[in-house]
Amino acid sequence: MSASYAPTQAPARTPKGERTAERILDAAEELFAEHGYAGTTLRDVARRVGVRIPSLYNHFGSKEALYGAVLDRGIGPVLATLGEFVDSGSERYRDSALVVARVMEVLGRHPHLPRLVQHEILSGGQHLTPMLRDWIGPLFARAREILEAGPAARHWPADEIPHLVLAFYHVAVGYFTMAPLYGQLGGGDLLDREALARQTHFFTELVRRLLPED
Amino acid sequence: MSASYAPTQAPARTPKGERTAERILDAAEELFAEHGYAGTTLRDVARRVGVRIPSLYNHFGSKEALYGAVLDRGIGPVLATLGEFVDSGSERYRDSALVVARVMEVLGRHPHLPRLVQHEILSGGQHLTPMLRDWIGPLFARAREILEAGPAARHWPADEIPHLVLAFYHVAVGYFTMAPLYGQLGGGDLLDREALARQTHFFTELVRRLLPED
Amino acid sequence: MSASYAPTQAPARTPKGERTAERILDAAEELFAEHGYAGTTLRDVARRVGVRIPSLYNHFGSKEALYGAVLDRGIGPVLATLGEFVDSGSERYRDSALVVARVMEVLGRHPHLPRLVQHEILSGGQHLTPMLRDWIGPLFARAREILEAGPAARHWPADEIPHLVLAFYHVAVGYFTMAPLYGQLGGGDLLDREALARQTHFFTELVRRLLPED
Amino acid sequence: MSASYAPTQAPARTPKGERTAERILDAAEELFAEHGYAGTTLRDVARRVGVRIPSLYNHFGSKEALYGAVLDRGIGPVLATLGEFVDSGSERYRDSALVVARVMEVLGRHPHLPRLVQHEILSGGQHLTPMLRDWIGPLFARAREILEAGPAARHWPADEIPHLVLAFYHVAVGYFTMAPLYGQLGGGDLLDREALARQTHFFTELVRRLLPED
DNA sequence: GATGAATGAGGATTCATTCAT
DNA sequence: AATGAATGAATCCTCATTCAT
Repeated sequence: MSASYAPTQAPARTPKGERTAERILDAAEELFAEHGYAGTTLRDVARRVGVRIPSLYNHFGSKEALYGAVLDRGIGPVLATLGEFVDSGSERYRDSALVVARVMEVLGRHPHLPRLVQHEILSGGQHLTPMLRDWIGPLFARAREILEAGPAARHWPADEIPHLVLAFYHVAVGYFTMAPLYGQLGGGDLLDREALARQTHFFTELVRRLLPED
Repeated sequence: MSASYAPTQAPARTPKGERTAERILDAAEELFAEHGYAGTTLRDVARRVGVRIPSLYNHFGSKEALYGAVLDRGIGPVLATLGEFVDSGSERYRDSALVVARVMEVLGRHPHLPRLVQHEILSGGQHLTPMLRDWIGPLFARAREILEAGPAARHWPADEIPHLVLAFYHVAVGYFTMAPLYGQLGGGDLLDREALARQTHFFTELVRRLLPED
Repeated sequence: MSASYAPTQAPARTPKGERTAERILDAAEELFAEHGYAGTTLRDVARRVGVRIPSLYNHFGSKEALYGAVLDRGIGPVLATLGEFVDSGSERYRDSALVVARVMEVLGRHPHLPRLVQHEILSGGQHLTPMLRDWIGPLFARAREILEAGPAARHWPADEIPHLVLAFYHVAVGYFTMAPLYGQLGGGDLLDREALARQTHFFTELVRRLLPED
Repeated sequence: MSASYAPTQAPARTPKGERTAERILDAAEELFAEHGYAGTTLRDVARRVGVRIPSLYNHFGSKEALYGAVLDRGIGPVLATLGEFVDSGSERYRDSALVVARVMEVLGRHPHLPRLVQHEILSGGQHLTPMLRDWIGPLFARAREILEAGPAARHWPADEIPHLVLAFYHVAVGYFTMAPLYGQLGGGDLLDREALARQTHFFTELVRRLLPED
């Protein structure tokens, strides 16, 4: 079967250069997530990759381009996944528990993305990649529509639905942004398996109480 | 009558120098809130104050000291106010609606503070002024105790109470951090009077549903 | 007489900073004249001034601004002087010998200016300061008018007058641009007193033969 | 018939590699002429050739070597042609009109060469290829001798003959260096057929008036 | 012969800070 | 208290060059 060839061919498909670009993105993602755009230095990125600064320019045209690539690579898939739920709406994902579980799973697998996005949001999204701008608006709009058409309408005044959307967003994302400080203040690691499971359960319960299914 | 004192006292209370320091703090607060520590330049601060850079050093010993002063001045009082609720606990502020209203009022009056703190939190609080470190930990701890001792205990598993505290925190603070981007994406101004009132109402309702008083 | 005060007041009028700016302009003028814009480094300028690179930025906003200032300061007066002749035309400066002598005197006092301008001309004048663009065009135009109205018209076809203007220009300016190489090839110093006097005489004679006064 | 050889020989004479080297020289010639040595980057050259930078090194050992090759290829033939006149002196090229026409023809066919050389001259000829140094000195010397031995001696003082040589040089070369700026200032294209013919005529006349044949 | 990747050296520029005035 | 000038350190970025492929 062809599947057995895959492992052998893989190295051929990822030449040295591509792998370096990937490693740069990895390093940059972590650093941008931790220190934001202004607080991250190409020197830091290069050091973490184990490469000299000018080499970065063989893969990305500028710091800004690197930042954009990080956002695109990291956030694109996440937004896509989230978009799936939102778009398939009342059909496959009618069960809010499923949605919450899926969201937590996706974010838990990419724990710096929320911080990355929060940095952007804090500064008004001046660097927000176009792709992100094109996604985040519609995503919020669609989430709102679904809530307006669903059970939320029976529990919340129409003009507070956007606030509900924002609240869900912040509960979901805030948990991850808080993780480093929380650990540093002695609160334990919010990103370990148990904590994540607890948060998933908690979040599910929270949604259930805010949007009871009668 | 006091009116007659005002003109005379005003200059005495706020001599030119003090007023400059204040203006520097104002400018710095906005800029740090928008761009974070690394993204804010003394040049930016000076320009906004209408003064040359070296003048800043007549009032604050360094960029870091200025940052600390901004955090202290801005966040100290807010934390104090919040601390009041938390500490007086089940007595004066038993009514959660009151707490929410008060929190929203305090944050609404200082809308960049949440962003200021979020920048810190995102980067693991490396600059967090000691005063802030000494406050934020206990604050969370106390909030947790209160919830554990209060009605929350009947509605949530004990080990999820911290998650509940975090959720409240993020709903409260996230609303303000989102304001600039939300407006920029065409969602309207989250900081105008109506929006704030709506959020207050929404937040109150949210708390009520998560912590029903039976 | 007030003239006696001048020496005393001069230091008061030229505070330290202004003098530094002047020294920067001097150094930059020489270097830009020798190596052109691209071939001149701020490091070179700073070294020649005896100052560190960032200090240059206390006086000029950028390399380009410095270059512009050099052109303005150096060439403005020269063009103004030349413009005087040209404009007063057939009146004061009817005598071409006078014009030649004056031009040679002005250029001889600022021997790098011709090279500075030639660098610009070679690259199509991409950096030509606006002031220069506004001068050089009209200057050529006016020179052409004068020649067309004067004796040249009797000696040259109308459509070759522009070529005559260019020829005069190149004879005048080329002499100075050639000086460094000429000396280096063992031809003697074109800028010493005798050589300049010889060139003045030669140039005068050249003009006389090309524009005989009958 | 010779036609039958052509198709076969053409590829042999200009194999792909040689043609690339030629194209590199073409691109470099233009760029060095416009921006000088320091102002020209290998990146620019490569882009104009449609090749990546390292490929340039398959044909020329360094930027400096490329520059030398450009000078050699471009200026060598021109100097050779001029040298012919100069050397054959009073015999074949006694007629100054012929000399002027030939010079204008040669320079008109290689209009960036004058600019290339002027860049060198402006910076004191630091890069002047040895071949160029070996040519330009003797060329000037020989031209001077010829003039000293010819009719010029009757019209000019002996010690001004070098000035006359320089003047001829600058009239000839300056016309071409001025072309881009002249066009840009709205003066028309100095390099089109009519303008060149006019300049040739003008130059001839200029020489005739400075060196009348009695 | 062509090129992707890597890099030492150096380019202009900014930043926080100091000091004399 | 305010500022012009100066500067060490660090910023992003470019350049010419090399080397393995």
